[in-house]
Amino acid sequence: MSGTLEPSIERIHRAETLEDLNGEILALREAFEVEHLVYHSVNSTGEQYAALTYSDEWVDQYLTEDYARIDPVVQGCYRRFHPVDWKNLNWSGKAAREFMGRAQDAGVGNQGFSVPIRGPSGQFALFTVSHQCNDDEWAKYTETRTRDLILMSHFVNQKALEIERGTDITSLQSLSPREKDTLTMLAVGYSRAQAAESLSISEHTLRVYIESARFKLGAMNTTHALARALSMGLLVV
Amino acid sequence: MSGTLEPSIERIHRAETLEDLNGEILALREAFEVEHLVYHSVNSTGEQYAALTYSDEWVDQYLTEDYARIDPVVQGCYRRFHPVDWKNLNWSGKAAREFMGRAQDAGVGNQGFSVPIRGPSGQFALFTVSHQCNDDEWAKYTETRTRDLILMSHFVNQKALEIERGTDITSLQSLSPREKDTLTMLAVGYSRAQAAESLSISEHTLRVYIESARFKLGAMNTTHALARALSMGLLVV
DNA sequence: AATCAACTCCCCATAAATAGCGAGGTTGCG
DNA sequence: CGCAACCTCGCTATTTATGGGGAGTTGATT
Repeated sequence: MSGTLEPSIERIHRAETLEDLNGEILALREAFEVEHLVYHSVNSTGEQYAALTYSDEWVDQYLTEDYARIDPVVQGCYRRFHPVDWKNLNWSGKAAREFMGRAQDAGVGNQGFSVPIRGPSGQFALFTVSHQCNDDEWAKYTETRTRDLILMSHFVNQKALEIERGTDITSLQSLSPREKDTLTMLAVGYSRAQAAESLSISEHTLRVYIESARFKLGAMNTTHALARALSMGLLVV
Repeated sequence: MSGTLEPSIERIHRAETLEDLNGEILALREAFEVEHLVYHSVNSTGEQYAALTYSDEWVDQYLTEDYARIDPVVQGCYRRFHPVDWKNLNWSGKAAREFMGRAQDAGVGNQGFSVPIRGPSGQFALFTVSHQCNDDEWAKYTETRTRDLILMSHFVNQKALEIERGTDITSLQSLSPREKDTLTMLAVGYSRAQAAESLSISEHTLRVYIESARFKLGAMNTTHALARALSMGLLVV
């Protein structure tokens, strides 16, 4: 089955600019035999990139109304690892149902399947296919295509990241071990005094770490620094 | 090619406990025809789970010496999205080369290939195969097996997450819209006064939200609350 | 109709974090 | 050997956050 994807994967691999990639992603609609296809990425600094086949009106409406806040696809995928059929999301709640109604009016298919993907430094993306058909057809489709969709989402995201930063490797300044220790202590709720005691250093020294971390992260205060470190995934490992 | 993986994927899918999963992961060594295989996961609260075929001595040494801090595989994969051949990592630096020497002594293969995987709430895992062979053989191996490894890493991680939290869906108490707004403002670095102005409410009201969020999250202070909200994935997009 | 959860506003006293000075020792890399 | 980055410690003044009270309005759900 994945044999039919080979040409698409190859072409995506050869893309050099976001425009190239955009075109290749839109072309995937035929490879996957669906009406709509969306790739949407957000990184920890809030930068977004999207390639999608929905109408401009729907995209505008989505953005201006800030639908991401109520869209069960976004909300659900953000907490999931495995791809999900839209039917299995939580559509209870008035806002969600109304949103779905508007999406239908805008031509979004009644069926959908979304693959969450996560990259370094808190990057998060969704790779979605949507279609108009009955439940049985869609169940059959997702069953046979899930692995292809997982792999494709991987390669698309890989290429998007590569283009975005020019290379595969992030050259981010990282935090020193002690800075990480310090932020980790604060992340578990310790006050400065407790954290310092826990690390067996003076509170003043701890403060120096907080400040250097804050400086490195471009943060305005401790809370901000911790938020940035966490969303950039700097405190693990 | 992925046909040969079908039975393994099925068995992993049926695993119900970490012990089951552990056994299935170790059995993957045959499916992938490698000497060593490692799955290692860390979540944002620091909990770890690992299934690996290395010797106990090497694992002990790795942990007690805190080798994760210098291991180029860990450090490199942490910043990458795409799987990586160990040869393409940064082995300059005395500590890294010494580490590799000890790994060789401990029976770790001279070749290795690692797939980084990320899940919700800052979870990070590595799926690694390692082997003893020459560069040409290994190059051929990785070329034909990369996609299988990506897919397998996905399914293993999916199952590990599912077992860890009992289900696929996080049933967490959520924050109210205003509580989310408030924490989001603080996450971007605003002080209370700034956040309140930005949300067009009084600073006192904002404080009420911070406190109710803190209560809901079981946090000891604002920084802690934000850390918990972020690592629980509550401040979505 | 009642109830509950969320949203909004206010005061006061205390605890904690931030900003601004400065200073010395260690480690690793070129 | 020198530079850079890291780790460690101290003092003072000011700003900001926290803890503990209380109170009225919506809106949705039961």
